[in-house]
Amino acid sequence: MIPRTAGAFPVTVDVVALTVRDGALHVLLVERLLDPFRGARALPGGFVLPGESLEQAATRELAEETGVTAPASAATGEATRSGRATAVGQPEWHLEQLRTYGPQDRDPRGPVLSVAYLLLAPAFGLPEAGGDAAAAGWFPVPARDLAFDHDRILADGVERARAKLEYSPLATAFCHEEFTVAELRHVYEAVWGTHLDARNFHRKATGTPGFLEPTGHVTTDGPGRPAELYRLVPGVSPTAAVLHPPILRPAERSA
Amino acid sequence: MIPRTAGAFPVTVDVVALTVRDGALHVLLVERLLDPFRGARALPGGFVLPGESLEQAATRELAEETGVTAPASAATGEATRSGRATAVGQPEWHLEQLRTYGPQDRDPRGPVLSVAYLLLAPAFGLPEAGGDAAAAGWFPVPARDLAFDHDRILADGVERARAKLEYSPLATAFCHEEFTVAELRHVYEAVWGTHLDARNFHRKATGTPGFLEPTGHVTTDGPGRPAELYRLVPGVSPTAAVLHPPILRPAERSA
DNA sequence: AGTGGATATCGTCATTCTGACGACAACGAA
DNA sequence: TTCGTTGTCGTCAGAATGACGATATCCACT
Repeated sequence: MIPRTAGAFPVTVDVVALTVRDGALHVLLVERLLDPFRGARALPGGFVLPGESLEQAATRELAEETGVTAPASAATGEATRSGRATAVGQPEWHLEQLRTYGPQDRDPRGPVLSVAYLLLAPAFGLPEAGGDAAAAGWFPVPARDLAFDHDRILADGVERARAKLEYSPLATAFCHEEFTVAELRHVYEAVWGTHLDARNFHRKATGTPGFLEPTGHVTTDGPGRPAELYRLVPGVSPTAAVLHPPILRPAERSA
Repeated sequence: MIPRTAGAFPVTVDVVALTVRDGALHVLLVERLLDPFRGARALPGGFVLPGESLEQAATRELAEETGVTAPASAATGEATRSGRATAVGQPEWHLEQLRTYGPQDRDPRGPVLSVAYLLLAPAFGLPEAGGDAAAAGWFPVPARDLAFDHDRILADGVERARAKLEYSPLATAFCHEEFTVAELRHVYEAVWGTHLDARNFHRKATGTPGFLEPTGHVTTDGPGRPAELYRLVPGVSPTAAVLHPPILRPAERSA
């Protein structure tokens, strides 16, 4: 019933996993153990297996190559096959499809379709290297000279994240469930590479309806006055919901 | 070199072609001539052939199923194989990838990957039905009971278009090269389903830097005072560029 | 020619939002 | 107690917004 002239293509998933560490945006990269591009750094990813969904393949490859396993709430369908322990302090993440890169001229082995995913997570430590997790690590963005067309995929992922911070609550995906306004501001500053006025940001973030909700808790450690803890308003999707008015990147005001 | 466990999937492209006709948003649909879903309406689309890029497949399927051919400037790579004449008065369009729909549970024939594209164009007449162009036509959005998961793909495409109008010059993709401020406003009103104040919209549209550029021409037909003609500032991509501040949907102000 | 309808464009004004920045609050360290 | 640090609230001028009046310039009709 499917026409014989139709092509059948190998399909890979590649994951652009971003986090904010030490005030800067980082991406999760692995060192390739096999040709092509052996020894080069690349986005974690691999071939979709028969019967899998794209999201299942993305989480499976992430687990196999980096040891990072999905939190229970984000796991879709079957349990991951990796028996590795969950990464330290990694309670939740946000996974969304980025875009698909055409079958031609991107893999020396022939036509391969790649569906890229964007994963945003709070900073967490990686499991000890070894086993499947060969030389996985966080690298500052921008990273260069990645395998395949991963330079472009990474750039697309970073640009998606930058744009979405403006008009969605996606920045909270980089924070743990409870966070301070300053932590949220550091996310914006790291992703955009700009400086934001702490007082105006506080007013804007706490004043935007449908964004932040105080938990009643306060921080206890660190210097200075303790900060109130907030969470994303329950029921609000980090992707779909829209911030009105948006939080605009300051640099673009002069464009 | 590609692992034997990797699956190979048939890949289709589906095109959500939107335009504004008679003040309302319309989508280009075809009637399926073959099973599955024979007789049902569906988005134009079909299988990617070996050697094709995704965009090539999208424009080819569009030409085969609806007779609509790409303008010269938008044609990517090889010429379309359809010898059909170009659609009446259809000078340019905007084509961008929407998203990819996973291989499972969306085609009764088995796992099929579908890469959806979003096409925005000024209103234009369709070629006479016949040949490949079987019962292609414009239908008001929302359309219901489409084949496969095309209801969802259409909804995703419409939502993408609605969101992008706010912070990008994408609305100009629904207009011809030269257009009036009122025509541009009608696009926003049709896509968003809202009413916009003509005077405030004029001030906002003409006052936003990097958006509109007067051509010096004026309209000559129709009742009322002739309107000045504008074009999108040359060099500005309808997708990538960002409007600051954005043009926000009025209904959401109360959210 | 004159009038009226229709559409385009400009102007006004109160309200809200934004960016810059001062002031104070609440902690730990010296 | 004093000081440095960080968080939170206020103030104020300028910009942006929404509502809407006023004027410009066409066509159709008398």
